Amino acid sequence: MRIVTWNVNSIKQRLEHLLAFLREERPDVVCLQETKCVDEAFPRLEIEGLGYNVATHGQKAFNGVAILSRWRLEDVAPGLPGNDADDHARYLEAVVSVPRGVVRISSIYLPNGNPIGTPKFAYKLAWMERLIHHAARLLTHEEPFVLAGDFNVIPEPQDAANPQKWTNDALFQPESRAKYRELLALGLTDGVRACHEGPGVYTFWDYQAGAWQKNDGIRIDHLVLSPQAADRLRGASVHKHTRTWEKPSDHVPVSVDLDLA
DNA sequence: ATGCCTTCTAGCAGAAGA
Repeated sequence: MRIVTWNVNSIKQRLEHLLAFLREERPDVVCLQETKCVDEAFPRLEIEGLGYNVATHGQKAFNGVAILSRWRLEDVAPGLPGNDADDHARYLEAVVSVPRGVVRISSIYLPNGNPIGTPKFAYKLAWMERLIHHAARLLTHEEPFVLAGDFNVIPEPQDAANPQKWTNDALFQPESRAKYRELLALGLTDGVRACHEGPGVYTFWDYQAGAWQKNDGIRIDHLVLSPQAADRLRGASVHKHTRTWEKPSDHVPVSVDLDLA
């Protein structure tokens, strides 16, 4: 089965792109971020028309996540546990039933955290700490799960075309990278990195300063796998061609293939 | 050194993104 994560930067602006991608790739599951849309206004009919079940967790104007699945969605749970006062729509989890079992899938929009030295950066680190705690709890189930989303973390220098440009950015702070390493150190696997060694694998190119034309990209969209999911990892892909489409998202879809369906 | 570009809401600029 193919599981995709894609920060679409507004579902309303990107609906035609999403529908085209679903038609051409027929992925099993798609995790969306930055839908920027309340649940009532989410274009679910158009997506359901292509054979997908739809679960959303949105809010007005900002953030917003969703899970689309050709398989049945169960135990849909919005919100990352650990802080009832956090009203940002950044986390949606569901269990996907496939012919040979189940896989728990989370759509994650991790806080950007800029500028550093402000409450926004503290919020990012606290959110990552909550994610680590939640992942540790999920691991006790000893089942396949995938944390898929825009992590807003550049894990290593090789994950940026020009790492020196990001030294004062929240995405590349030592604290942000350490939290990401702490998450993986629970026993989880960075799916794309497990399949593609070396530099040059990017998932985001800024709209500004011709970043796409110069291939000035960063790798910040990740699919993080539990051991039981990693055992079934067969490949990973970055779907760069969508960045050439008219009025694209600044992120491209990223996917892993699991031998589960 | 600064803005670059795109989205949103509000209301004809400013915040947020990364």
